[in-house]
Amino acid sequence: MKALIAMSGGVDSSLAAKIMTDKGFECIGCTMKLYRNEEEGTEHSRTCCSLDDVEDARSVAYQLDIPYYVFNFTDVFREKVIRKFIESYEQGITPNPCIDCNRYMKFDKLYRRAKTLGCDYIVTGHYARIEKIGGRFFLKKALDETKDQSYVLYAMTQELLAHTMFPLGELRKREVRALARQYGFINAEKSDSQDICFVPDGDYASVIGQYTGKVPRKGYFVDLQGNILGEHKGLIHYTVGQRKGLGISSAMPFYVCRLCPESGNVVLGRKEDLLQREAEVSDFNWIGGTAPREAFVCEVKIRYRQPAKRATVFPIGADAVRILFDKPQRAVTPGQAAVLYDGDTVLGGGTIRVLKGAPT
RNA sequence: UGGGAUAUAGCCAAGUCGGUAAGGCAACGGACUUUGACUCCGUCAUUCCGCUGGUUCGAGUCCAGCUAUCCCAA
Repeated sequence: MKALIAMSGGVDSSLAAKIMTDKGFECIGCTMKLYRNEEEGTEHSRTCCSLDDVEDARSVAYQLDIPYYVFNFTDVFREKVIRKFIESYEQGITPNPCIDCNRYMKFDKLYRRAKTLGCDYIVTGHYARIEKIGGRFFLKKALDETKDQSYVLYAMTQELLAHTMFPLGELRKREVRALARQYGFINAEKSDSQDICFVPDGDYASVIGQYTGKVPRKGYFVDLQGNILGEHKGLIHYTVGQRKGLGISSAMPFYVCRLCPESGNVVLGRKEDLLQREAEVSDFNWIGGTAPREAFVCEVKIRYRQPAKRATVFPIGADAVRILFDKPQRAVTPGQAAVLYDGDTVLGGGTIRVLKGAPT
Protein backbone atom coordinates (compact mmCIF):
# COMPACT_ATOMS: atom_id res chain seq x y z
CA MET A 1 0.00 0.00 0.00
CA LYS A 2 1.19 3.45 -0.91
CA ALA A 3 0.65 6.59 1.15
CA LEU A 4 1.27 10.28 0.57
CA ILE A 5 2.23 11.97 3.81
CA ALA A 6 1.41 15.66 4.14
CA MET A 7 4.35 16.95 6.14
CA SER A 8 4.12 20.47 7.47
CA GLY A 9 7.52 20.42 9.07
CA GLY A 10 6.09 20.06 12.55
CA VAL A 11 6.34 17.22 15.02
CA ASP A 12 2.90 15.84 14.40
CA SER A 13 3.10 15.12 10.71
CA SER A 14 6.69 13.95 11.11
CA LEU A 15 5.62 11.32 13.56
CA ALA A 16 2.68 10.44 11.35
CA ALA A 17 5.18 9.69 8.59
CA LYS A 18 7.25 7.55 10.91
CA ILE A 19 4.23 5.56 12.00
CA MET A 20 3.25 4.92 8.40
CA THR A 21 6.69 3.70 7.40
CA ASP A 22 6.77 1.47 10.46
CA LYS A 23 3.46 0.01 9.39
CA GLY A 24 5.08 -1.01 6.15
CA PHE A 25 3.46 1.47 3.83
CA GLU A 26 5.34 2.71 0.84
CA CYS A 27 5.49 6.37 1.80
CA ILE A 28 6.05 9.59 -0.05
CA GLY A 29 6.60 12.70 1.99
CA CYS A 30 5.51 16.08 0.75
CA THR A 31 4.99 19.66 1.78
CA MET A 32 2.59 22.02 0.12
CA LYS A 33 4.06 25.39 -0.62
CA LEU A 34 1.01 27.53 -0.07
CA TYR A 35 2.16 31.10 -0.05
CA ARG A 36 5.27 33.06 -0.68
CA ASN A 37 6.90 33.08 2.67
CA GLU A 38 9.27 35.85 1.62
CA GLU A 39 6.34 38.12 0.86
CA GLU A 40 5.19 37.96 4.42
CA GLY A 41 8.56 39.15 5.60
CA THR A 42 9.17 36.58 8.31
CA GLU A 43 11.44 33.62 8.13
CA HIS A 44 10.97 32.32 11.64
CA SER A 45 7.39 31.88 12.72
CA ARG A 46 5.13 29.63 14.68
CA THR A 47 2.97 28.82 11.71
CA CYS A 48 3.28 25.87 9.42
CA CYS A 49 4.63 25.41 5.91
CA SER A 50 7.17 28.21 5.91
CA LEU A 51 10.55 27.78 4.21
CA ASP A 52 12.19 26.69 7.45
CA ASP A 53 9.45 24.14 7.86
CA VAL A 54 10.23 22.69 4.46
CA GLU A 55 13.78 22.10 5.63
CA ASP A 56 12.54 20.34 8.74
CA ALA A 57 10.16 18.15 6.77
CA ARG A 58 12.90 17.31 4.30
CA SER A 59 15.19 16.38 7.14
CA VAL A 60 12.69 13.95 8.61
CA ALA A 61 11.88 12.45 5.23
CA TYR A 62 15.58 11.92 4.63
CA GLN A 63 15.89 10.29 8.02
CA LEU A 64 12.99 7.97 7.24
CA ASP A 65 14.50 7.31 3.84
CA ILE A 66 11.38 8.18 1.89
CA PRO A 67 11.02 10.34 -1.21
CA TYR A 68 10.10 13.91 -0.47
CA TYR A 69 8.52 16.51 -2.69
CA VAL A 70 7.44 20.10 -2.37
CA PHE A 71 4.29 20.92 -4.28
CA ASN A 72 3.77 24.49 -5.31
CA PHE A 73 0.11 25.11 -4.62
CA THR A 74 0.37 28.84 -4.12
CA ASP A 75 -2.09 29.67 -6.89
CA VAL A 76 -4.83 27.42 -5.60
CA PHE A 77 -4.22 28.53 -2.06
CA ARG A 78 -4.49 32.17 -2.99
CA GLU A 79 -7.68 31.54 -4.89
CA LYS A 80 -9.43 29.12 -2.55
CA VAL A 81 -8.22 30.17 0.87
CA ILE A 82 -6.76 33.66 0.92
CA ARG A 83 -9.29 35.21 -1.42
CA LYS A 84 -12.21 33.78 0.48
CA PHE A 85 -10.59 34.89 3.71
CA ILE A 86 -10.35 38.46 2.48
CA GLU A 87 -13.80 38.57 0.92
CA SER A 88 -15.34 37.26 4.10
CA TYR A 89 -13.79 39.91 6.26
CA GLU A 90 -14.83 42.60 3.81
CA GLN A 91 -18.42 41.42 4.17
CA GLY A 92 -18.31 41.51 7.93
CA ILE A 93 -18.00 37.74 8.15
CA THR A 94 -15.31 35.99 10.18
CA PRO A 95 -13.70 33.18 8.20
CA ASN A 96 -11.86 30.10 9.38
CA PRO A 97 -9.09 29.64 6.82
CA CYS A 98 -7.85 26.43 8.47
CA ILE A 99 -11.08 24.74 7.56
CA ASP A 100 -10.83 25.92 3.98
CA CYS A 101 -7.21 24.82 3.80
CA ASN A 102 -8.19 21.33 4.83
CA ARG A 103 -11.13 21.27 2.49
CA TYR A 104 -9.57 22.75 -0.61
CA MET A 105 -5.89 22.03 -0.15
CA LYS A 106 -5.17 18.86 1.80
CA PHE A 107 -8.36 17.04 1.00
CA ASP A 108 -8.87 18.18 -2.53
CA LYS A 109 -5.81 19.48 -4.35
CA LEU A 110 -3.37 17.28 -2.47
CA TYR A 111 -5.72 14.31 -2.47
CA ARG A 112 -5.98 14.45 -6.25
CA ARG A 113 -2.21 14.72 -6.48
CA ALA A 114 -1.94 11.63 -4.31
CA LYS A 115 -4.15 9.73 -6.71
CA THR A 116 -2.08 10.72 -9.71
CA LEU A 117 0.97 9.50 -7.82
CA GLY A 118 -0.77 6.16 -7.37
CA CYS A 119 -1.22 6.49 -3.61
CA ASP A 120 -3.95 4.60 -1.80
CA TYR A 121 -3.98 6.92 1.14
CA ILE A 122 -3.32 10.48 2.09
CA VAL A 123 -1.94 10.87 5.59
CA THR A 124 -1.85 13.93 7.84
CA GLY A 125 -0.86 14.70 11.41
CA HIS A 126 -4.37 15.72 12.43
CA TYR A 127 -5.63 14.69 15.81
CA ALA A 128 -8.78 12.87 14.75
CA ARG A 129 -9.87 9.32 14.10
CA ILE A 130 -11.52 7.49 11.25
CA GLU A 131 -13.54 4.36 11.90
CA LYS A 132 -15.07 2.00 9.44
CA ILE A 133 -18.23 0.25 10.54
CA GLY A 134 -20.19 -1.88 8.12
CA GLY A 135 -18.89 -0.22 4.99
CA ARG A 136 -19.44 3.29 6.32
CA PHE A 137 -16.74 5.65 7.49
CA PHE A 138 -17.02 7.75 10.60
CA LEU A 139 -14.97 10.78 11.50
CA LYS A 140 -14.39 10.87 15.24
CA LYS A 141 -12.75 13.06 17.81
CA ALA A 142 -9.15 12.36 18.79
CA LEU A 143 -8.52 10.38 21.91
CA ASP A 144 -6.66 13.39 23.26
CA GLU A 145 -9.63 15.73 23.42
CA THR A 146 -7.43 18.69 24.31
CA LYS A 147 -5.84 18.46 20.87
CA ASP A 148 -8.85 17.23 18.94
CA GLN A 149 -9.05 18.69 15.44
CA SER A 150 -12.14 16.98 14.12
CA TYR A 151 -13.84 20.38 14.07
CA VAL A 152 -11.72 21.58 11.16
CA LEU A 153 -12.34 18.38 9.20
CA TYR A 154 -16.12 18.41 8.96
CA ALA A 155 -15.99 18.82 5.18
CA MET A 156 -14.64 15.28 4.75
CA THR A 157 -16.64 12.87 2.64
CA GLN A 158 -17.04 9.11 2.59
CA GLU A 159 -14.67 8.88 -0.35
CA LEU A 160 -12.03 10.96 1.39
CA LEU A 161 -12.35 9.11 4.67
CA ALA A 162 -11.86 5.86 2.80
CA HIS A 163 -8.52 7.10 1.55
CA THR A 164 -7.27 9.04 4.55
CA MET A 165 -5.35 8.02 7.64
CA PHE A 166 -4.77 10.00 10.82
CA PRO A 167 -2.06 8.04 12.63
CA LEU A 168 -2.09 10.38 15.64
CA GLY A 169 -5.74 9.96 16.47
CA GLU A 170 -5.05 7.55 19.29
CA LEU A 171 -2.05 9.40 20.71
CA ARG A 172 -1.61 12.16 23.21
CA LYS A 173 0.48 15.18 22.35
CA ARG A 174 3.04 14.39 25.02
CA GLU A 175 3.41 10.89 23.63
CA VAL A 176 3.94 12.32 20.17
CA ARG A 177 6.69 14.58 21.40
CA ALA A 178 8.29 11.80 23.41
CA LEU A 179 8.38 9.54 20.38
CA ALA A 180 9.72 12.32 18.18
CA ARG A 181 12.51 12.85 20.71
CA GLN A 182 13.18 9.16 20.81
CA TYR A 183 13.52 9.07 17.04
CA GLY A 184 15.74 12.13 17.12
CA PHE A 185 13.56 14.28 14.90
CA ILE A 186 14.93 17.74 14.41
CA ASN A 187 11.54 19.25 15.24
CA ALA A 188 10.80 17.22 18.37
CA GLU A 189 10.77 20.35 20.53
CA LYS A 190 9.34 22.69 17.94
CA SER A 191 6.48 24.78 19.29
CA ASP A 192 2.98 24.01 18.12
CA SER A 193 1.83 26.07 15.22
CA GLN A 194 -0.75 28.72 15.80
CA ASP A 195 -2.01 31.82 14.08
CA ILE A 196 -3.01 31.83 10.44
CA CYS A 197 -0.11 30.46 8.40
CA PHE A 198 -0.12 33.28 5.87
CA VAL A 199 -0.41 35.84 8.67
CA PRO A 200 2.66 34.99 10.72
CA ASP A 201 2.64 38.01 13.01
CA GLY A 202 -1.06 37.84 13.80
CA ASP A 203 -1.83 41.10 12.05
CA TYR A 204 -4.31 39.76 9.52
CA ALA A 205 -5.73 43.19 8.78
CA SER A 206 -2.47 44.46 7.36
CA VAL A 207 -2.11 41.29 5.29
CA ILE A 208 -5.53 41.97 3.82
CA GLY A 209 -4.32 45.46 3.05
CA GLN A 210 -1.24 44.06 1.31
CA TYR A 211 -3.30 41.77 -0.87
CA THR A 212 -6.06 44.20 -1.76
CA GLY A 213 -4.11 47.42 -1.73
CA LYS A 214 -7.17 48.96 -0.17
CA VAL A 215 -7.50 51.01 2.96
CA PRO A 216 -10.34 49.73 5.12
CA ARG A 217 -13.39 51.96 5.12
CA LYS A 218 -13.95 53.58 8.47
CA GLY A 219 -17.33 53.64 10.12
CA TYR A 220 -19.09 54.12 13.39
CA PHE A 221 -19.45 52.11 16.53
CA VAL A 222 -23.12 52.25 17.43
CA ASP A 223 -25.07 50.80 20.32
CA LEU A 224 -28.13 48.61 19.92
CA GLN A 225 -30.31 51.72 19.78
CA GLY A 226 -28.23 53.17 16.98
CA ASN A 227 -26.47 55.85 18.99
CA ILE A 228 -22.97 56.60 17.78
CA LEU A 229 -20.32 55.61 20.32
CA GLY A 230 -17.20 56.32 18.32
CA GLU A 231 -15.35 55.67 15.10
CA HIS A 232 -13.85 52.33 14.10
CA LYS A 233 -10.94 51.40 11.86
CA GLY A 234 -12.90 49.35 9.36
CA LEU A 235 -15.07 46.25 9.43
CA ILE A 236 -12.21 43.84 8.81
CA HIS A 237 -10.71 44.62 12.20
CA TYR A 238 -13.63 43.18 14.15
CA THR A 239 -15.48 40.00 14.84
CA VAL A 240 -18.59 39.14 16.81
CA GLY A 241 -17.86 38.73 20.49
CA GLN A 242 -14.73 40.83 20.37
CA ARG A 243 -13.98 42.98 23.38
CA LYS A 244 -10.41 44.15 23.01
CA GLY A 245 -9.27 46.85 20.66
CA LEU A 246 -12.48 48.84 20.57
CA GLY A 247 -10.96 51.74 22.48
CA ILE A 248 -14.27 52.71 24.03
CA SER A 249 -14.36 53.11 27.77
CA SER A 250 -17.48 52.94 29.86
CA ALA A 251 -18.83 51.50 33.07
CA MET A 252 -18.90 47.98 31.60
CA PRO A 253 -16.93 46.49 28.74
CA PHE A 254 -18.43 46.63 25.28
CA TYR A 255 -18.50 43.66 22.91
CA VAL A 256 -19.03 43.53 19.16
CA CYS A 257 -22.55 42.22 18.53
CA ARG A 258 -22.87 42.64 14.80
CA LEU A 259 -21.01 43.83 11.73
CA CYS A 260 -23.05 45.71 9.16
CA PRO A 261 -21.47 45.72 5.69
CA GLU A 262 -24.21 47.93 4.25
CA SER A 263 -23.87 50.84 6.62
CA GLY A 264 -20.32 50.10 7.63
CA ASN A 265 -21.41 50.21 11.26
CA VAL A 266 -20.15 47.99 14.04
CA VAL A 267 -22.86 47.36 16.61
CA LEU A 268 -21.69 47.18 20.19
CA GLY A 269 -23.50 45.78 23.19
CA ARG A 270 -23.02 44.21 26.56
CA LYS A 271 -22.01 40.67 27.40
CA GLU A 272 -25.61 39.51 27.67
CA ASP A 273 -26.45 40.96 24.28
CA LEU A 274 -24.23 38.30 22.70
CA LEU A 275 -26.44 35.45 23.78
CA GLN A 276 -28.38 33.72 21.06
CA ARG A 277 -30.21 30.41 20.93
CA GLU A 278 -30.49 30.04 17.21
CA ALA A 279 -28.10 29.59 14.34
CA GLU A 280 -28.64 29.16 10.62
CA VAL A 281 -26.03 27.10 8.90
CA SER A 282 -25.48 26.73 5.17
CA ASP A 283 -23.02 25.00 2.88
CA PHE A 284 -23.59 22.01 5.09
CA ASN A 285 -21.75 18.74 4.62
CA TRP A 286 -23.21 15.54 5.99
CA ILE A 287 -20.35 13.14 6.47
CA GLY A 288 -22.69 10.21 6.09
CA GLY A 289 -23.57 11.54 2.64
CA THR A 290 -27.23 12.30 3.15
CA ALA A 291 -29.19 14.63 5.38
CA PRO A 292 -31.56 13.26 7.99
CA ARG A 293 -35.22 13.87 7.25
CA GLU A 294 -36.29 14.64 10.78
CA ALA A 295 -35.11 17.06 13.40
CA PHE A 296 -32.87 15.51 16.01
CA VAL A 297 -30.89 16.32 19.14
CA CYS A 298 -27.09 16.29 19.15
CA GLU A 299 -24.16 18.39 20.29
CA VAL A 300 -22.83 21.36 18.38
CA LYS A 301 -19.53 23.18 18.39
CA ILE A 302 -19.66 26.71 17.04
CA ARG A 303 -15.96 27.42 17.36
CA TYR A 304 -12.70 25.58 17.64
CA ARG A 305 -11.68 24.78 21.20
CA GLN A 306 -15.04 25.10 22.80
CA PRO A 307 -17.05 22.22 24.20
CA ALA A 308 -19.97 20.99 22.12
CA LYS A 309 -23.37 22.11 23.37
CA ARG A 310 -26.69 20.30 23.23
CA ALA A 311 -29.06 21.49 20.57
CA THR A 312 -31.91 20.46 18.31
CA VAL A 313 -31.03 20.41 14.63
CA PHE A 314 -33.58 20.98 11.89
CA PRO A 315 -32.32 19.92 8.47
CA ILE A 316 -33.31 22.30 5.66
CA GLY A 317 -32.84 20.52 2.37
CA ALA A 318 -29.60 18.71 1.69
CA ASP A 319 -27.11 21.36 2.65
CA ALA A 320 -28.49 23.61 5.36
CA VAL A 321 -29.69 23.31 8.94
CA ARG A 322 -31.27 25.44 11.60
CA ILE A 323 -29.92 24.92 15.08
CA LEU A 324 -31.76 25.63 18.31
CA PHE A 325 -29.51 25.38 21.32
CA ASP A 326 -30.85 24.18 24.64
CA LYS A 327 -29.18 27.17 26.26
CA PRO A 328 -28.31 30.48 24.64
CA GLN A 329 -24.81 30.55 23.23
CA ARG A 330 -22.38 33.42 23.39
CA ALA A 331 -21.32 35.11 20.15
CA VAL A 332 -22.70 32.90 17.42
CA THR A 333 -20.48 34.24 14.67
CA PRO A 334 -21.31 34.32 10.94
CA GLY A 335 -18.53 32.69 8.92
CA GLN A 336 -17.46 30.33 11.67
CA ALA A 337 -18.27 26.66 11.43
CA ALA A 338 -21.01 24.86 13.29
CA VAL A 339 -20.05 21.20 13.63
CA LEU A 340 -22.48 18.53 14.79
CA TYR A 341 -21.39 15.72 17.07
CA ASP A 342 -23.01 12.54 18.21
CA GLY A 343 -20.72 11.80 21.10
CA ASP A 344 -17.29 11.38 19.52
CA THR A 345 -18.61 11.19 16.00
CA VAL A 346 -18.77 14.13 13.63
CA LEU A 347 -22.11 14.13 11.83
CA GLY A 348 -21.30 17.08 9.63
CA GLY A 349 -20.86 20.79 9.62
CA GLY A 350 -21.40 24.02 7.79
CA THR A 351 -20.95 27.75 7.86
CA ILE A 352 -22.94 29.95 10.22
CA ARG A 353 -24.89 32.55 8.33
CA VAL A 354 -26.00 36.02 9.23
CA LEU A 355 -29.29 35.65 11.00
CA LYS A 356 -32.20 36.87 8.92
CA GLY A 357 -33.90 40.05 10.00
CA ALA A 358 -30.84 41.58 11.52
CA PRO A 359 -30.19 45.13 10.37
CA THR A 360 -27.14 45.56 8.25
C1' U B 1 -21.03 90.36 34.71
C1' G B 2 -26.21 87.89 40.34
C1' G B 3 -26.70 82.93 42.48
C1' G B 4 -25.37 77.67 42.72
C1' A B 5 -22.22 73.41 41.51
C1' U B 6 -17.92 70.83 40.07
C1' A B 7 -12.69 70.43 39.31
C1' U B 8 -8.60 63.14 41.30
C1' A B 9 -4.53 58.89 35.65
C1' G B 10 -6.69 58.47 28.38
C1' C B 11 -12.32 57.99 30.13
C1' C B 12 -15.78 57.20 34.39
C1' A B 13 -15.05 57.38 39.46
C1' A B 14 -14.24 56.28 45.23
C1' G B 15 -11.77 58.91 48.85
C1' U B 16 -14.90 58.33 55.90
C1' C B 17 -13.25 62.47 62.18
C1' G B 18 -7.00 65.68 57.73
C1' G B 19 -2.29 60.62 58.19
C1' U B 20 0.34 59.35 53.54
C1' A B 21 -4.41 58.16 46.33
C1' A B 22 -10.24 52.16 45.89
C1' G B 23 -12.58 50.22 41.69
C1' G B 24 -14.34 49.95 36.60
C1' C B 25 -13.40 51.01 31.30
C1' A B 26 -9.56 51.69 27.86
C1' A B 27 -4.43 50.58 26.96
C1' C B 28 -0.10 47.50 27.31
C1' G B 29 2.40 42.64 28.45
C1' G B 30 1.87 37.37 29.15
C1' A B 31 -0.80 32.52 29.32
C1' C B 32 -4.23 29.70 26.45
C1' U B 33 -4.94 28.48 20.92
C1' U B 34 -3.14 25.03 13.89
C1' U B 35 -8.97 30.63 12.44
C1' G B 36 -10.98 35.21 14.34
C1' A B 37 -12.56 35.81 19.21
C1' C B 38 -13.66 34.81 24.39
C1' U B 39 -11.27 33.76 28.99
C1' C B 40 -7.38 33.97 32.60
C1' C B 41 -2.96 36.32 34.84
C1' G B 42 0.03 40.72 35.25
C1' U B 43 1.24 46.16 34.59
C1' C B 44 -0.85 50.97 34.68
C1' A B 45 -1.26 58.48 39.54
C1' U B 46 5.85 58.70 44.23
C1' U B 47 6.95 66.14 38.59
C1' C B 48 0.98 63.30 43.16
C1' C B 49 -5.30 64.84 43.36
C1' G B 50 -7.19 72.47 38.28
C1' C B 51 -3.50 76.58 39.87
C1' U B 52 -1.15 79.64 43.87
C1' G B 53 -0.54 80.42 48.75
C1' G B 54 -1.93 79.38 54.04
C1' U B 55 -3.10 76.39 58.67
C1' U B 56 -0.80 71.66 60.50
C1' C B 57 4.15 67.10 62.77
C1' G B 58 1.27 65.74 58.37
C1' A B 59 -3.93 67.96 53.42
C1' G B 60 -6.89 65.18 47.71
C1' U B 61 -9.28 65.98 52.34
C1' C B 62 -9.47 72.56 56.35
C1' C B 63 -8.86 78.15 54.84
C1' A B 64 -8.00 82.21 51.13
C1' G B 65 -7.37 83.82 46.26
C1' C B 66 -7.15 82.62 41.12
C1' U B 67 -8.55 79.75 36.68
C1' A B 68 -11.85 76.50 33.92
C1' U B 69 -16.40 74.15 33.05
C1' C B 70 -21.60 73.36 33.99
C1' C B 71 -26.50 74.89 35.76
C1' C B 72 -30.23 78.66 37.27
C1' A B 73 -31.35 83.52 36.79
C1' A B 74 -30.45 87.96 33.56
